[in-house]
Amino acid sequence: MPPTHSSAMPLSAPTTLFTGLSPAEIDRLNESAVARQVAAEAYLLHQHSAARAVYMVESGVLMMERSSAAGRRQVMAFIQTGNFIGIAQNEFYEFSVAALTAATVKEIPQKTFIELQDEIPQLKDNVRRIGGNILAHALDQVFALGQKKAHERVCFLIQQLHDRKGDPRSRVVELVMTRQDIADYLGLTIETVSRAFSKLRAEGVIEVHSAHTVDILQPETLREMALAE
Amino acid sequence: MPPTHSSAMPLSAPTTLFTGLSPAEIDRLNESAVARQVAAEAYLLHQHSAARAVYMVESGVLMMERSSAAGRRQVMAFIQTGNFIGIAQNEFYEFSVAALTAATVKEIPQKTFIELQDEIPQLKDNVRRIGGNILAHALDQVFALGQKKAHERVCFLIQQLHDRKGDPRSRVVELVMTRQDIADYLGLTIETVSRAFSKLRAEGVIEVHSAHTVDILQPETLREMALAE
DNA sequence: CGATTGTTTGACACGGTTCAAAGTGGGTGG
DNA sequence: CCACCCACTTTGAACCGTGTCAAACAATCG
Repeated sequence: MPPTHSSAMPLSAPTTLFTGLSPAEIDRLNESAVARQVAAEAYLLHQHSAARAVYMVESGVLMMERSSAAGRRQVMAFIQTGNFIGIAQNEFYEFSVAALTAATVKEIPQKTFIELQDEIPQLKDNVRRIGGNILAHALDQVFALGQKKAHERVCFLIQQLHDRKGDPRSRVVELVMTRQDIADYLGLTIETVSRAFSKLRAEGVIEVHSAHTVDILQPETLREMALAE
Repeated sequence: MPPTHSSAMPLSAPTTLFTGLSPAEIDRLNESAVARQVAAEAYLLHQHSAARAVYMVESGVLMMERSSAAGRRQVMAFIQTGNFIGIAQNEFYEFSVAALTAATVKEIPQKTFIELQDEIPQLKDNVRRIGGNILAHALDQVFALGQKKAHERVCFLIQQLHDRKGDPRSRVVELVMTRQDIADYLGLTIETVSRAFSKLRAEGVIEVHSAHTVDILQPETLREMALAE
C-alpha cells in the first residue's frame, strides 16, 4: 500500500551515499572526500557562490537559508548527520548553509562526484533517490507554509525532527535552533512560534522542558496536526 | 557575475532534454516516447501512484497539486510546454497532475529513461540541470509562501508566468488557471487573490483586461514586488 | 553575581479569512 | 440572436489569527 502522504511515512532506512556499496567502492568515495570542520555560527557556503562541491554531514546540525535583498530570511532546512548538501545544485548555490553547532562534514568536489557516479552505478541510484528526497522535503514545506496554521506548522517541525531520530519510540525532541530560526523556517514570527508552543503545552500535546527540549505527550495528536488532517 | 537571486534571472536558454544532443540521440529519445493526449480537467497521474514514467509537455497547461486528508489543496506548479514531470521522483508520485487545457505530452517509461541516461552522457547532464531547476522552483515557492504578502505573491506568479514566455518584451500574461487555482498555489483565498489584483490595478502596476489576461504596465515595480526587495 | 541574549506573555493593530451579496461573462437552448 | 442560467469573479463587512510593539522573565556566560 502506498503511503498516505510523503511526510506521513518516516523513511524506514534512509538512503545514504553508501547504501548498497561494496567496501571497495566506499573506500573510493572516502578517498575523494576531505573532512572539514565548521565552527558553530560559521558558514559552510554562501548563496550565489559557485557550486564546486557536495557535502555529507558527519556530525552537528546546520541550517540552509536564503535571504532577499530586503533582508527577509527564509530557512529552507535543518540539516543533520546523514544529510547531504549541494546534490541537486546547478552552477550556483541557491542558499547559504550555516552551522548551528560545531559540525564536521565531508567535502567531495562536484566534478569528482559526477565522475564517480559514472563508475559506480549504485552510487548514481543513491544520488537519484536522495535528490528525490530533497525535493519531497521542499514540497512538504510548501504544503506546510501554504496550508497550515501556526500551531500546525510547529507540529510539522517537531514531527520532522522526531522522524529523523532513529528511534520512533523516543519521545524527546531536541531543538538545537533558536526560536528565530524556527520562525524563519515556518514563515512566522518569534512571538507566534512561542505562543504555538505554549498552546500545545496547554493542550497537553507536548511538554516544554526547556526552550530547546520538548517531550511528545500525545504522538497521535501531534501527527494529525503536523499533517493537517 | 552570479545572479542576485534565482528567480531574478529568467533562464536565458532553458534546458530541455534535447539540449546539446545529436539528431541521432534525439531520435532515440523520441522512439522511446509515446504521445499522449490529456483532455482539459483530466488527470495525467495521481498522487501516491507508482512512478512509472516521466513526461515532457508538448502543448497545453497542466497543474501539479497535492491534497491532504482534510481536503486542503496546495498547487505546487503550473506546467507548460517544455516543462517536465516526474524527473526527480522516487517510487511514488508525491502529487497529482491535472490538465487545465487540453494538453499533449510525451511519456517515457522511467526504466528506459534511466537506461538512456547511461548511454547518452549529455542527457544525464540535462537531467541533472532540470532537476536543479525543479528544486530551485520549489525553493522560490517556499520563499514566496514564507516571506511575502498577498500582493507580492500575486506579483511573484505573474512574473513567473511572464518569464516563461519566450519574449521578455511582451507585456501580456495569460492566466489560464482560475482564481481558486491561483489561491491554492499562493496559499491564499480566492477573495484575497482577487483583492490583490484589484490593488495592483488601482496602483497602475498591471491592467486586468479580463480575469484571465493581464497587461504589465510597470514591469520594474512588478519585479521588485515579486522579489520582495 | 550582573549583564547580555533569548524566550514568553500581554495589548493592540492589521492583513487575510469568512460569510454574504452583487457583478460579469460564457455557454446553451429557445 | 437573444435571454437565461450557471459558474466564476469582484466587492463589502465583520471576524480572527498573526504581526507589531512593549515589557517581564529565563537562561547563559563572563
